[in-house]
Formats: sequence, structure tokens, C-alpha cells
Amino acid sequence: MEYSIGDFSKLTGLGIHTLRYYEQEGLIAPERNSGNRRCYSDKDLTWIEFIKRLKDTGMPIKEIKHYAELRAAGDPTLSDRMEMLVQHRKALNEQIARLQDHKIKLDEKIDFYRNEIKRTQNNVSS
Amino acid sequence: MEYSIGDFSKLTGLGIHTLRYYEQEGLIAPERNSGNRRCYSDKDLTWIEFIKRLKDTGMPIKEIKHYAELRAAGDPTLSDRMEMLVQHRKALNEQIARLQDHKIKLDEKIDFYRNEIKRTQNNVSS
DNA sequence: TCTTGACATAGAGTTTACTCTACATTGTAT
DNA sequence: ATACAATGTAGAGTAAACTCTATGTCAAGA
Repeated sequence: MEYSIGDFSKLTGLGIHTLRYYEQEGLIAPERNSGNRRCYSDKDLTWIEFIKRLKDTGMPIKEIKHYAELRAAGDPTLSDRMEMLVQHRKALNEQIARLQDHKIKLDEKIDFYRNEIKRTQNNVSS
Repeated sequence: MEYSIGDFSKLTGLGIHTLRYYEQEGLIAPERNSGNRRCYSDKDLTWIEFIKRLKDTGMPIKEIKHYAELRAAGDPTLSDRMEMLVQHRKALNEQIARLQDHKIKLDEKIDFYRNEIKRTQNNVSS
């Protein structure tokens, strides 16, 4: 299946401008048809979904671009790419751990507020 | 205990410029001494540590500023603040869930790479 | 044929969160 | 008293990631 940039935008939820920007930044390189229009493929779709994951886990665009370059270079870069992903997984694990710690503190804070609110209500009614 | 901006910077890890910026944005309002120098207190320290958590969990500065304003208004805003935190906790839980999903996919991808690398090495040696 | 809508490029503008510069003032050690 | 390091304000500059504008092209329907 092939998609125009408009269709691909709806499919990915990524805004036409953003897709062109990603292409400019070297993240993705869709084919062009006779009239120079972009033709996104299903492979592009899989790839952009992965890009979205990398972004959502905090990888900056420059780094994704680097990964994309390795990817374009094919099999000889397999272990380089894996190395990148292993590094990124480490960062992701740390991020999750940090967030879980924040969550605990936030739960405590909310409990504290619940008590404070009860306390102030009692003070008002007494 | 009271701290100069320099000491407070070291204490919080937040750069002098950043501390002044936060003040400008209405996140924190340290006392001033006779010579107009900022005097950060231990309460400020507790508060800034909480700000750091909010930031680290993705709350934008404008929203933190709003929270700070409610906080400055005292007890009458307790339930508003709790409401904000409950909302934020919801977002945080979603964020953690998303990241955990990403982590699973990343693990799979890394496994895939491990196999691919093995495969290509076999091909080379055969 | 004419019009309209999707697409093309190049480049400007926006937002967020800092980060830095210039220059004036103050506190402290000699 | 003097030097100098830390601090003050105001405002400019930066980086990342979009987002939009201007202008031009092209294919398909009325």
C-alpha cells in the first residue's frame, strides 16, 4: 500500500508539516511518484511508529537521525544500532524508575492534602 | 537556615540563572536581605524540590506557576491544589504505562537485533 | 477549459525553557 | 581604602521541535 502525505498524516497522527520536517531532518525518506509527490509505504509506516516510540521515550531528533543513517546503511550497522537501543533502554529504565519514585511522592502529597482539607473543614465547623 | 543564591544553586543543582528565571516566572519568591540579595530558606528548598518533581514529570512551568499562585493564597485553595495534583497523577500514571509499553517493544526490538546479528554472522562464515 | 484542492519548496515564525551578556552594586578580605 | 568576587537587573541569545506562510505546480471534477 502507498499513501499520499495527507493520508500518511492521518494514519500516523503526525501533521503534514511535521512529516516534511522529519524528512528534512533525515528521519525518513519516502519515495516520490512521477509528479514529485511523496509516496509513503507500509515500511515507512512501521518505521515512523518506531520513531514515535523513540521520541516518546525522550530520544532527541538528532539521535534518531543518527539511528536512521545507520539503518539506511544496512546490515553492517546492525550491532551499532543494537548498541544504541541498549543504551536507550538503560536510559528508559532509569526514567521509569524516576517516574515511579515521583509517583510515590505525589501519592503521599495527595494524602497529605486530603488530611489538610479535612482538618481545615473541621476548624471551620467548630 | 538561609542561603545565598550561590549556595542555593549548589544545594538544588539548579544554576543561578535558572533560579532567577524561576523567580521571574513566579515559581518561587525568596526573601531579600538588607542589600537586596536573595535569601532562600529551607522552606524554599522543600518547595523547589517539589517543583523539580513536577517538572521532571512533565508539568510545564506555566502550570507550576499556577500551582504556586494557589499555594501563595493559602488554605482556601487546598482543594484546588489537590485537584491539580490528582489530575497530574492521572497524567503521570498514563505516562508510566506508556513508557512501560515502549520498554516492552524496545526489549523485543533488541532481541530481534540479537538474532539478526547472529544470522548475518552465520551467513558471513558459511 | 476552468477551478479547486492537495501537494511542492523555501524560509520565516512560534513556543518552551533556559542560558548568557552587559553593566551596576554590594560584601569581604587585604 | 582598594580590589575582587558574588550578586543585582534588564534584556538578548540559544536550542529543540515544531508550525506556519508565501508562492508555485499539478491532477481531477464541473
